Amino acid sequence: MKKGITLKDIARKLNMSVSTVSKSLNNDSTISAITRERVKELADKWNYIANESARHFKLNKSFTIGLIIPDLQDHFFVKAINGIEKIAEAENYNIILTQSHENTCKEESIVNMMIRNRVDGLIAAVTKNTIDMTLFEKFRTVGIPVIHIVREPGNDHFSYVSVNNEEGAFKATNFLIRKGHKRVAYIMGPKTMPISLARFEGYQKALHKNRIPLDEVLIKEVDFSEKETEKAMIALMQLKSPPTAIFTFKNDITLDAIAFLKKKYPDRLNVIDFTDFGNLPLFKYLDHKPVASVEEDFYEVGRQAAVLLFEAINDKSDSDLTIKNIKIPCRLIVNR
Amino acid sequence: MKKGITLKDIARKLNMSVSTVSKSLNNDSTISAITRERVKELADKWNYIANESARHFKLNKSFTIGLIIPDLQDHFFVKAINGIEKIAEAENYNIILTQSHENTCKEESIVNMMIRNRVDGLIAAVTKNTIDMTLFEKFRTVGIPVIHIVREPGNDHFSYVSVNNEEGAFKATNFLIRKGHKRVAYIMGPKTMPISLARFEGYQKALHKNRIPLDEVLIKEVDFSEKETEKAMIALMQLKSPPTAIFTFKNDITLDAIAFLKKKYPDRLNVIDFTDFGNLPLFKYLDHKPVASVEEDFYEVGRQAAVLLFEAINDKSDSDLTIKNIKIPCRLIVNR
DNA sequence: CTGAAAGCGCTTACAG
DNA sequence: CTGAAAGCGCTTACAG
Repeated sequence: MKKGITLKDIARKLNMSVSTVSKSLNNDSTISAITRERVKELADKWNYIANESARHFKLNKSFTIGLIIPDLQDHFFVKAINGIEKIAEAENYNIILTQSHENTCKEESIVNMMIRNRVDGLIAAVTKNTIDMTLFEKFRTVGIPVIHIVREPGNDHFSYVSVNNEEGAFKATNFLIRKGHKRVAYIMGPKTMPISLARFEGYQKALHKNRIPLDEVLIKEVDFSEKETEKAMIALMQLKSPPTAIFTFKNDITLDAIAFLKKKYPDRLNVIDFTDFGNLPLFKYLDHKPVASVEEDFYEVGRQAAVLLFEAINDKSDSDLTIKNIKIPCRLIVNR
Repeated sequence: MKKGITLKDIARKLNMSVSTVSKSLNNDSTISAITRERVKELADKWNYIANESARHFKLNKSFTIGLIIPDLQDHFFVKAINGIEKIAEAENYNIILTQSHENTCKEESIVNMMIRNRVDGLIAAVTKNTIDMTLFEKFRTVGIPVIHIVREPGNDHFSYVSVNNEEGAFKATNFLIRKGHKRVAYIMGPKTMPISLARFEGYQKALHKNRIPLDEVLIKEVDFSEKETEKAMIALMQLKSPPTAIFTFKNDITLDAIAFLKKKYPDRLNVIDFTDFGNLPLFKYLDHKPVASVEEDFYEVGRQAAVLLFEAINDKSDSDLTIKNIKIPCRLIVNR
């Protein structure tokens, strides 16, 4: 890279000290207006571009926050990113955005890279398989604040922002019951996912509130593959008293379940009502879809996580920060 | 941020010079094995984490490339990102990923930020409205290489990697003609988009090769909004000789066009064949879809752009780099 | 094989 | 109001 203009070059040309030039460009009040003008004029003329990396180094701040996302293809992560971006921009911070691709090794190398590069803070959604949190504890050791989003960290040493899964599941289940359904199944995600359990909680509360006993045979666990969902659907439909409504963990499952009905039980297609989490953009083009979906406000998740992070970054005191756990409310969107 | 361990701390403790410590950790061959071991041992014990930003500053390289994307919600950009990531990772480079949100002001501030932060290279897909390229010329002035992807830059001062739009359009149109269609419409994107014209080129070539005269009334221009597409469809369907097949600029248009037929011309729904660009993940759940779609390999676009970029970054010679223009071939995917 | 020294481009407390 | 000086944490050409 060609060498750029430096403060020194400007100072030499103007017969001033580097300090004066630096102060002029930073609008330091101790500099006379005339000097400031002369400096700025030449800087302009010479297209001086400050070397931020030198400045960061000197100030021992990178003005950069790290962001680890499992996969950018999941559009809800992108919404969270946008929320984070909004705040970071206002704080004049850069974001170094990375994907772990659900790979814990990659996650580890990213975390180390972030520390080596001395990011001022980190926001992370861990991989599906992350259980060991020592990786992130490292950040605390060196004094870099960390906020987790969407995916729950394995312990309560970290602040965590996500949507209110339990509340959403309650609304989705309650909606089906209010519609008159008594046999409401739940096709859940892996029990290893804390979110999956939180939604199960909400499902149970809705049943309980409406005095419907929990029937274990109506609970199915899947891994999100089409095959597993089909297996769950076969089992449900072969019950002597099959469900008349199904609440699923997320859109993708609903779509596979509906595709299954279309193929094997076309007569039930317009009878069984679905609700779920998510709100896919292509929904309007589908002929068969859930009657209602829980919409998660991931933009707000990202925004609030960033707010928390900057509170920590800008906190001058040396005291450890209080761990916060924020749950953004969910809305139930009824599809016509 | 708490102060971390530095080379100096280690040097002091071991009664060595900072140079020796630095060289030991960098496996410099002039250092004796025993010294190297002692240094590494203490570094390990003390959890020494090198300060990359100091190193970057010293070496006058950021080991970071900038990436400007209009919008992460567009999944094809994410594929390009993954291709870029692959190469950057191999080169041990970080990526600073930003979104312009199709806003030229934001684009400008990002570009300036990138220069101030002295990225070693830049890959950019410009906004829909970017016509002024002086912004990017700036990079050349300071010697930072730039590669454009997906969205064509306004002039030929920049290397550019994208898919072969003309070829894709040719295949999509030719497929319809081979299927027996003689009246093939083209619903194109804005004529201001170079890509739109490239596809028009391919459409025309396919007609020409099959000795079908171009009929201007079958060409419609839309801005991707549902309303515009409806208007185009109304005009097409009211022709005395309406099209029997339609090639559209992209999936989104096809979906709106099909939705229109479903509503207004249900009898034509299964008669009119569509082809287009794109390959939406939800396609399998749709009842009505294009008969074939041009699949664009954006991963490869990103990968090759990154390869070009690193050629430029690692090029020691001072000579200006040759401008390259790479077009990745497209495949036509036939939907059953 | 090891170390002293210079320097990357800035900022800032301090002296004048 | 301006400037000399120190220093952020590293790397590297050079001397010994």
